[in-house]
Amino acid sequence: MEDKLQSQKGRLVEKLGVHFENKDGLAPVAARILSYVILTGKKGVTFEDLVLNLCASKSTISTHLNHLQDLKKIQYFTKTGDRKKYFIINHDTMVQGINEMLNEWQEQKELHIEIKDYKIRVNELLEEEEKFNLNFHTIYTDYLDEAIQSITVLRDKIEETYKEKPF
Amino acid sequence: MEDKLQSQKGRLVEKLGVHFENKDGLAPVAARILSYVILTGKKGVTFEDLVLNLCASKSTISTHLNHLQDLKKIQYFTKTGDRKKYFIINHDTMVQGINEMLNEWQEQKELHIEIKDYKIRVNELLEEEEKFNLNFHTIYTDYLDEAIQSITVLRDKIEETYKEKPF
DNA sequence: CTGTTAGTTCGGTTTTTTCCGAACCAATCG
DNA sequence: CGATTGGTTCGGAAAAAACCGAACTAACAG
Repeated sequence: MEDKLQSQKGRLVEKLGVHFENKDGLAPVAARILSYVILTGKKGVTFEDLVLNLCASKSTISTHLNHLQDLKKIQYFTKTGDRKKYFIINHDTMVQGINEMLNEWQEQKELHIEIKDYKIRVNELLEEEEKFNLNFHTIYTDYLDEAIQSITVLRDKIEETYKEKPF
Repeated sequence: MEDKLQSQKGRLVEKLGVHFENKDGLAPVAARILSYVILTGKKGVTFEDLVLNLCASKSTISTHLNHLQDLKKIQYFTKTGDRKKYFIINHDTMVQGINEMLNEWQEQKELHIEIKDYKIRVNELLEEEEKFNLNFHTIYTDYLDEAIQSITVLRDKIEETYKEKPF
């Protein structure tokens, strides 16, 4: 029974790992550390746990653990009379993810504005036939505005509803 | 005047290029090809234009052009009595981008469900104190549902409003 | 002081990604 | 036919990313 859960955990670590590699551009081992931490929960994960379970060297684990902390994806707590660090996910990792997306959209919007500006200048030198269709950028930035708007509302809601620890 | 625009185009190609590298995981030159095609518009871009302007080898341009076509990011048209291909962006590149995002969210939702399922099983073996907080997954999948919902509406709207060519 | 635990640092190797060059193909032109 | 244009293919070089091992530090334990 316990081994069955253990192997399910292993499979999930890999699956979630692949997901984080793509979504957050993390190195393979970094993505697996994050997954492992998420799937372990409250009791926390130690350095040694990771070295053993992920079959990676101490240096690799060390580097990626620090990197994940820099990114505020994970945190640790300690126990009195115990030198180990117990790693857990940062409470607001999910809200953080939503915010990253919102920033991306904002950036996209600014890019569209910059491109539109360029196209306006070029259009002055072109014949009617070859002119850029600027209408498109207007529609798309409007779309982005609405998207940002509605996701912001959802983010605030999720932030409101959920201020405890998401293990 | 024309050189000023030319250099603005160059800068924008780089800036947009970096954006596509990150957003779509494209190789540097592939991202710049896409940017260049977008910023050139209706009149289209030839193989030679790219080799010259992006300062890359024929083989590199060839490979990436084909890759971008496989991804349906770009298309080409031809002129009678002219062997060259004139590359332009695929009309629905933007809607395609929105759809990719929607798929990602759907995938995330399924991952959450799978993780929740795992946590339920583990919880049975844990003491109250150490149990996973499942509530979180429920809230987050609800969030994803709403996000998917509202972006789908916006996508349909943009698809409706805009069925012409977005150059 | 010696041994152990917990983790860091850094030089170097392996793997992967990206790009290039040279040779090549296929169509067209003179 | 040979030359030119437009593009593909493939072996390998160059660069970047990921990982490892060995030596090291810092804290504490006996």
